[in-house]
Amino acid sequence: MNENSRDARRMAVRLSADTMAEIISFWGFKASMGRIWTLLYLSIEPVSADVIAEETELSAGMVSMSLQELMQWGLASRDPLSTDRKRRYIAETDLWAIIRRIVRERELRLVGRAVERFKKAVEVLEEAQKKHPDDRDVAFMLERLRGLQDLAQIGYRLVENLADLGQLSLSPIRGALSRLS
Amino acid sequence: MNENSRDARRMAVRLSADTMAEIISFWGFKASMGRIWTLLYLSIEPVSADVIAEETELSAGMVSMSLQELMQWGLASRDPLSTDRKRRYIAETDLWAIIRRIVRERELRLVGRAVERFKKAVEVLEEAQKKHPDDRDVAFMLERLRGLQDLAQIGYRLVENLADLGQLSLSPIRGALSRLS
DNA sequence: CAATGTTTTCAGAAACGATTGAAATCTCAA
DNA sequence: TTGAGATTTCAATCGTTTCTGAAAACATTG
Repeated sequence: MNENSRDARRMAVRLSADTMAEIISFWGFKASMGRIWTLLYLSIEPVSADVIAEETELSAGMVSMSLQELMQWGLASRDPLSTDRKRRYIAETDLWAIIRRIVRERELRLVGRAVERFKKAVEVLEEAQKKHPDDRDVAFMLERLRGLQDLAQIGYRLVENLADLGQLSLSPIRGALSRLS
Repeated sequence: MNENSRDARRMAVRLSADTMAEIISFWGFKASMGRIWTLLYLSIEPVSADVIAEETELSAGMVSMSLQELMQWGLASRDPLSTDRKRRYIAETDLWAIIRRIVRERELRLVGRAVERFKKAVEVLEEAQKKHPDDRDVAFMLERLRGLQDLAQIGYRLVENLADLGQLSLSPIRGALSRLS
């Protein structure tokens, strides 16, 4: 009968790509980036843009833009070997490195800005407290605000540690992640 | 001069509410929920819907819907004391409990579904491998797919542990969080 | 340096989620 | 029980983000 395995592979790619798309878009990336990365990750050979477009049912334009964004995040790269006219792409497989970079460049920035702004809000209120030392509303708000500030700082340190490979008993995870490539 | 502290408080609330809105919408909640929760959290007295609408510049409808969603997540509740015609609302302050609940009810579901679906994809391919035992593409894809499955499972356990108060040296964090209320 | 095929860019279309506004419903004090 | 105010609901609107399609730019080969 000699039918080949294409259909099963297509099915498996579609299932995983959709799953990955959901996870990745929860983390604020575009779903199409997740789909494309997954396709690359599951392909034994580098894949060209037109094949990506066909398999993911995205337009050539979207594929081009998504690939660039994936490459900017270090999640994919051009296959240096393919000397062909067509460019072919491969997925970055070191997931631990990926996670680390994303956490550092995005979450850390986000939380860092939050820390700054809570600090600013505290300052505003402290200023007001000088003028109105007995204002209960101000005192209460200041106390709560300091709480939020602490929380943001804890979050920052947590993310920072995660980014710098973590303290927090993450080594078994790292091991498992590195086994993935 | 006897001017009061309203302006400074408004300013501080706005700053913090915007900050919180940004963080919370990164986590997939609506920004307006973050604003409202922050206003409640920083107010010494329970706050009525019309005041919320005024301070946050949201419509009455949005305030109503957001409050319901906040209450569904246990992030706010009606003030049981106010016997007034107007209902007044207060913020849940036990941030650790909040985080735990959200992680358990949302992230755990999300990651759990991912685990299921990767498993399904692996099954599809294993089926194909029976028919085509020597297909290199299938073998390769299956290997990678198992990697993703492992990753999802690690993620699941991580989230699960976090939800059940964590193992992972989280106790200092918990302490700090509990000091916030 | 053409000719051909590939990739990028970008204006606008489509899809999606958040928000409004107003009608419907509910609540409670009189 | 009724009326006035408070709250909820939901269709329509608004704003954002994603995506397409086609033109422009680019690269490779003869």
